[in-house]
Amino acid sequence: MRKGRACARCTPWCSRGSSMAERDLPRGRIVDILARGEPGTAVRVEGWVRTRRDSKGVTFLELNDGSCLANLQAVVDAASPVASAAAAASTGSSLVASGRLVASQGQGQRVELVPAALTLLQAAPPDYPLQKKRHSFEFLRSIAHLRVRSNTFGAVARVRNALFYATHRFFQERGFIFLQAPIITASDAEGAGEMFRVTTLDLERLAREAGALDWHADFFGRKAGLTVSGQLEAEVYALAFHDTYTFGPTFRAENSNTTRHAAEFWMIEPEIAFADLADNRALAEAFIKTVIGQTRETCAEDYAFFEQRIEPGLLAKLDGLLNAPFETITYSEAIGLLEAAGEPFEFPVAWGHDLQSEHERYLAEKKIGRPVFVIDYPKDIKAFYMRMNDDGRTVAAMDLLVPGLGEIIGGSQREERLEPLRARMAALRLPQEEYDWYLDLRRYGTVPHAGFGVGFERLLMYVTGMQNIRDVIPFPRTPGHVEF
RNA sequence: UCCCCGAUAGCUCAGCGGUAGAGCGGGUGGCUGUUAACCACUAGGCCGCAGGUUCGAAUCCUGCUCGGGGAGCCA
Repeated sequence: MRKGRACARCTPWCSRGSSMAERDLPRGRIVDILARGEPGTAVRVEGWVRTRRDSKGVTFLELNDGSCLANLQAVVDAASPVASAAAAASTGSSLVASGRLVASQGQGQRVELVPAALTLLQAAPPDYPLQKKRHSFEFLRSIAHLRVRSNTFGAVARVRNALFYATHRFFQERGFIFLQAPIITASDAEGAGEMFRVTTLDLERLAREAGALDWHADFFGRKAGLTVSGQLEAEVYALAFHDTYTFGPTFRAENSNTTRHAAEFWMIEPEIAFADLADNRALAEAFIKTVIGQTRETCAEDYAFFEQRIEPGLLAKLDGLLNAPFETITYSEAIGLLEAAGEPFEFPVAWGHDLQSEHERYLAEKKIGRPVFVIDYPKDIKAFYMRMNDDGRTVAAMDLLVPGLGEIIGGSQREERLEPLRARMAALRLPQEEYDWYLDLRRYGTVPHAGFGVGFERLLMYVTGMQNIRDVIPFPRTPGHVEF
């Protein structure tokens, strides 16, 4: 209770325009009102005006509280005591409206609200940037603090939330232990990407003074940075708990300027013990299908919006993914398919070279037409920790390629044998002393294990049809951009 | 980081050497229930910044800044 005169269930400001009975009403969420509200029921809604339409005798307000995509229509007769408040309720205004639900006389909504009380908390001025018209995503990016009030970004936020929840639920229901991997780490030699430096050194002073840096004087006594992956720590947990996963923010200081890269993103990294690459693939496929299937159910209205406005064919694409097994081909087979394709690729196709974006797109979109695992890559183009295959020249890696996006998952079976791992690290000149704890996992009770990483935002892009990662992160961080 | 493209009204864009335009949005008025409402009127501009060419530049040239797309890196 913030004011003595206000009742316990009431916001203090609503006493300006509402009777005691109305103030006693519990707040109704618009999603519930639209789904289950019965005519005759008294409700109170708190939200923002999306748009107002006036006729001679009646004003319509579209109210949104973020609980769902759809708006609740409030109908205010010209003779109503709240008519003047309704007339001032411009697009973007905040208000509290109390009244009874009635069956709608018009098309497009089952019930609507006839407010007996309408408290305009603030009438938004006419320069409210998010007017009732189409805006480009580029413009909306410049007002990230307001764009979440738009249909598209509201839908993205709700699906993002549902996907986050579905991810934890998937692993929790299977007994995985959630590892909160460290954000600050000294490990940067995985080749996963450039690290952001974490330091308490006085950089301005150091810039003025010539001389070599003494990292021992820094906070941690050595170079430290923001994590680029929680995988190595996840292996620790897998070798204690059998199944584990990390799901947290991940940072890459690469100067990447694309629709698929951000400097700060969220990554899901499961790690499973007593498991090989086939187990890993099965887990990845089950994960993708389960979380997409669940969010399809919980966010049906938002998905319908994405189908209609963002990517026509989206629902058929997702249904196709849910209903067919993922394909699996080896890297060598992929090279064969690309060589036989007869496509004018810009980059040459040759065994030993990594697959380019155009190659991945051809495989996922044209040749296979659905998600496909590419496995068993040449060892020289993959990370040191991947398990050597018996042929001695490929490793047990897997990339999941999806149409329209490319690589969405990267993973592998890990090299669990001490000597092959040490030999690989030596060949790559990795400082073994820094990985002693990692090697210990191979010394004490090692077991075959595997895992993969999912770019959470890339998955979100795939399921929503949004084509730019900057539009599926609330406040995206990319080179030169750290606003909001 | 590289390669393309762009920058004109609040937003989306047209104009491409000779007086600054449209649609949407905003404002005002009208309209017996609208829902991308509709109709009429209206306000709104250092044409990204700085140089240059020209009698004359939003328009052509150069540099810079910012934005977008593609590539690489990768999730």
